[in-house]
Amino acid sequence: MDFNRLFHLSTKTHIAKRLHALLVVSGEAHNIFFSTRLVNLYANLGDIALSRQAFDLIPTKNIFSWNSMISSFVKNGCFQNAIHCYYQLLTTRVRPDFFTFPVVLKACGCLSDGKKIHSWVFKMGFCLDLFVAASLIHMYSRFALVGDARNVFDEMITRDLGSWNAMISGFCQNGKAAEALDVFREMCIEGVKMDSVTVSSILPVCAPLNDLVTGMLIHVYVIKHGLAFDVYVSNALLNMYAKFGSLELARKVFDQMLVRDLVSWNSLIAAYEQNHDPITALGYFIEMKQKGFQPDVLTLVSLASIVSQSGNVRNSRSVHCFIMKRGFIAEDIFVGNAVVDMYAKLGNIDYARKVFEAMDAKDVISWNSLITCYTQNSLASEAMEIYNTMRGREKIVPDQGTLVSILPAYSHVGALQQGMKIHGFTIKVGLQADIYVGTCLIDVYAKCGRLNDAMLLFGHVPRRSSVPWNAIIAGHGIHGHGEKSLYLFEQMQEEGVKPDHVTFVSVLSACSHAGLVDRGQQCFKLMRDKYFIEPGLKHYGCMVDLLGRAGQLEMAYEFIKNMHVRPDASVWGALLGACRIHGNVELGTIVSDRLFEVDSENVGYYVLLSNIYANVGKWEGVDKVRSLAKNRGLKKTPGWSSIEVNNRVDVFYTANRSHPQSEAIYKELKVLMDKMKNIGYVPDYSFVLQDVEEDEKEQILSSHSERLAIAYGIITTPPKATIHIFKNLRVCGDCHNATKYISKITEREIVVRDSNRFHHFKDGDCSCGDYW
DNA sequence: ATAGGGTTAG
Repeated sequence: MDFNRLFHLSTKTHIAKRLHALLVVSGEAHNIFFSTRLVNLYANLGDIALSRQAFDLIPTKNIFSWNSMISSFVKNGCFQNAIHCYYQLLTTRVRPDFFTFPVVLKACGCLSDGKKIHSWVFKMGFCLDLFVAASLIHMYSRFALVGDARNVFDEMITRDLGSWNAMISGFCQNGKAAEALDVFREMCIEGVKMDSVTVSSILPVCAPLNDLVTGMLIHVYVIKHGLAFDVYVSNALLNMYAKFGSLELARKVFDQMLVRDLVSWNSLIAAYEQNHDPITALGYFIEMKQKGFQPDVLTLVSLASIVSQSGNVRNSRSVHCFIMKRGFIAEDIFVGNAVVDMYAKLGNIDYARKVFEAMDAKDVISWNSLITCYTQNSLASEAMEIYNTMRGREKIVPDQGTLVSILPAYSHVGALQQGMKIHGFTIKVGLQADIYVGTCLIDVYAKCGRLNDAMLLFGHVPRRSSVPWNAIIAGHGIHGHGEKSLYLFEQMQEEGVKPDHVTFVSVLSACSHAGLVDRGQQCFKLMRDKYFIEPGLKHYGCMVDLLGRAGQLEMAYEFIKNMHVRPDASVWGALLGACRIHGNVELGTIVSDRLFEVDSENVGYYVLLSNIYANVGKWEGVDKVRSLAKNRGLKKTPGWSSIEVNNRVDVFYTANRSHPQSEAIYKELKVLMDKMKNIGYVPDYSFVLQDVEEDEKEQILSSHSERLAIAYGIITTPPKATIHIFKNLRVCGDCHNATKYISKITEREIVVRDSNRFHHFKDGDCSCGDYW
């Protein structure tokens, strides 16, 4: 009986079992050669239980048997068992050898017992063995101990290709691209030729180093030496081209592959997904499934992003189900985070929250994703709440992404003191020079009325990218310092920083707030002629606002008619606002018709129109708007105002009575109202759309959120202290007027930042005059 | 009969 031949033919578990039985029958089961081969055979077929059984039945085990058992465990991912088996071996009289250590070290690399083994290996003097040394280098690298890895590498007397590869990949996988290339060059100098393993380790660092040339030279080498047939090599090439955005080349590499695996498909799908082509990516996903490949976690991460990019809410649900069915959300943090992010981008906050809650393990990115979900959907209080909960978790340390996600929430509600705390934190953890964190802080300071501090910070942030410039230009803009914005814009160009579309939004709105009509028009022209940026809706909105505020209503109207994209509600809304300022009823009526075509649900626009009619005494117009508003199911964006007192941000919603100091607030408002009326305040009821009696209208006006916040400020801060208020919508015209009176009565400066700009109230007047 | 170094992510 030729058992060797039978071993060779056993390609399925049931055949292996027959062979096993045959060995028992023919009395060969105790033969140490055959029984050890059985251990390996079962392991290679993926049946670790049978492999172990076969091992246990070996009466006197030699080092071959032990090595086979340990490596069987490792091959099947049972690292703990492998190490346990190794310790068992140490209790016997059999001694481990050169073959034992590489496998054990591999198991250690996947667990956490590295140091211990290291000292042991050195004691035994086995380190001189090439295979052991390579395993050690690899293991240290896995624990991010590249220094130790390098020491082992340097102490080696002879090196083979495997040693070089282990060191290079060790550096690559720890993000030490430059060091990796150094070792690589050293290897070339010593005349060692790279193989497919070298190539697939080194290719992934080309993109982070922004070195496409090296990547392409390696590609040439690959073709010349026939390495392209290796899946690892081709996959690495595909990924490299994808990271450089060269989709055609990535696609070409994929097309020329003879064998493709799951990684190839995942890489191709991710390539298109990350270069913002979700449609093509989805096509490849479908093709991949048709070819019989089962998607894994990485496929699903891309898929989630594909769905959110294409904005398809229905698909998002089926992706969610698909992932849930396989239990991936609980198991895999990456997938869970990707799904949270998907729902966040689709604006489905409840689902994002639910998925977040359902995750077994959460890391910083999970928290960041949820915080971003809230900030991007303008829910600052919720974002702050989540951030505070996160800070309560010991194991989670905020990173750059956390700060970038929470700071906009602070800007949004004017939480200056909270923002300053983060500023301190950035200095502590060495993030003060980060462009993105720095820019968010500039925005916080600017939006909290601290322009000087914003400028100071701007001086310390690297400014070779447009990002911090955009923030500081916009910061001056909302304070009405248009000239300063334009000056910074000039300076930016002089320093050779290229403005982007965000820059122009900042510049144009700065011009419109400061009434710089000519300069604004020049900038608009510059944007297209010099920088070849096609204006978007926001740029058009700024221009309409700019012309409209300046009284050029017809010109603004013409401007809209000549737009290259369909005007949205904000563009028409800007013109309607201008009609109100300049009391143009005829154009206002026309504009409102067009406006309600694109957005008939926003109650603010009805208020604006009713206002236009009321100002010229056209009461039938007011009635018409009122019934129009009543007949349509209006979506009312809840108005809120916030104020920060003693490190705490309080948010007031209109007519809210749930605040602990509610009673005192309403009492204060009553007192104020009487005093205001005595010195000439008359409520303007055209800001109330509800069809109710006059005294009730007065009640509605004086429970607007901005007044609640101001009253709260008055009763909680020392006399004559400046009050800072933040409102999410535009300040109501009647409240604007009332605040002037309040500033006079209380002898306080009141600073109100609304969705549009800053209003400084002082001594019965406002910095913006009667604009609101 | 047994051994090292490789490609994809939020």
